[in-house]
Amino acid sequence: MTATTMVEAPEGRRERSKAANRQAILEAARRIFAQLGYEGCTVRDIIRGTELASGTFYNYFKSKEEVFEALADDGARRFKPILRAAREKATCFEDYIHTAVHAYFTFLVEENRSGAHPRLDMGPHVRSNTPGTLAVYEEVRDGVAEAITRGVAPNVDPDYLAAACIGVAQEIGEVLLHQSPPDVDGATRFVVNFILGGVKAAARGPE
Amino acid sequence: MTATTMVEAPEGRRERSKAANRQAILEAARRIFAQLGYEGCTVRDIIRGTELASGTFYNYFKSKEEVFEALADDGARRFKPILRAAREKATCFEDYIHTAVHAYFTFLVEENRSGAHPRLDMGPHVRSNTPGTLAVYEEVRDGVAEAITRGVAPNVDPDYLAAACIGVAQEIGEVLLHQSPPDVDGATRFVVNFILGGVKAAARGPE
DNA sequence: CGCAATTGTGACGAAGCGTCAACTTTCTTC
DNA sequence: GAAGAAAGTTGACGCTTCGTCACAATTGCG
Repeated sequence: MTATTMVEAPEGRRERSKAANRQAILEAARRIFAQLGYEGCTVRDIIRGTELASGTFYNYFKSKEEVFEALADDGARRFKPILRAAREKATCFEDYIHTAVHAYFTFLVEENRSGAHPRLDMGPHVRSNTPGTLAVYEEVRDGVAEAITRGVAPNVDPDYLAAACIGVAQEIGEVLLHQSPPDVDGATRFVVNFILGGVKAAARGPE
Repeated sequence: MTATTMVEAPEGRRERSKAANRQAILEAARRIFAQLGYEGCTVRDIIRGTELASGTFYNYFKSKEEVFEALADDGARRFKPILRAAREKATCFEDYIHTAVHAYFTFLVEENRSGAHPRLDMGPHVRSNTPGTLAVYEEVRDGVAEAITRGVAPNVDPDYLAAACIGVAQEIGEVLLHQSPPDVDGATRFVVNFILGGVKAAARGPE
């Protein structure tokens, strides 16, 4: 009996239930944030979206803020390897940027198409700098830095370049999410051309 | 007597005190947000930073959220005319972008150098879409749209272009604020070249 | 001055927060 | 598999903050 149970679940009941509870809270939070907005909901609202008791919330998160960060971190952690893969299999800088941008927009649309996008922009919009988020930032910087080192990208400040790429992608990403249906390919084309033209011009200086 | 008082203050006592109270709350809020972070402070903390009573807060703002929005809106309202002026006196597209970007960075640094930058990035970062904020967005879009109409800028989607410009400027602006001292001119040079190269490439398409 | 209108005040009930002692479940050991 | 230890869950409790409201104070007006 022990053998069979061990086969279908390598961890003990505790580990599984812990993971399940955490996940339940995160899912409820995602739902409630969408419904009531980040500001508009309480920790109790979130926990009511699960089967758990109010006290249990605090076994997993310190606050509503921390749940939000966990959600952001979660997304970032899932996205980073995608970005890394794009870097590793890219044949040239143009290819890298294209793959990365397309992957980002696809990811973005995928993440935000859960149950319509109810109040994605109600209330103050919240962003957070979690380890996962920062890791994505670093991955982008490392990506462009590597391209520069290899000589496939013009020699510009990697921090500025990474920031510029992220800024363009994020802002166009916002526009993209307001389209229905979102034109991922069109946005990708624009952003890729913009970035590639931008980086060359940044290296050349004013004409 | 009435004449003299009217000279130095066109409005009655009420109007003046109302404006003063509102301003006092906004200033206190700016200070407290910087000290404790947006999440970390309460409406009471803000009102304690003034001479007013707790109830008075609600004569001016519905919530902490609304105060934050008022601050953002305030900044946007002050910045928009600067942007408009840049558009009107610009002789060409390059000039327009340069003036606008430089003005933005100058404004940004100016606004954020109050009492060091204490916890600008602690807690979830908050952004809001107020009328003033949206007006700035529109001003940028109108600016680039006008340039396109006049034929001094390549023909690209003005919404995408505006978003791209704003994204780059905002993200590089963040980097800029972490520098000490902030290299406004260097950042401006990078962003202007990046944008100008980007917009041309976006119009041309991939080479 | 005296009345009306507006604004300021702080105490109050409601609501949300985070904690904790008691309880349940899971793991370990023999 | 029983018994004890360890880990996790629960919801009620005390405390903080919220937003309101009756009342006080100030201002505008004739």
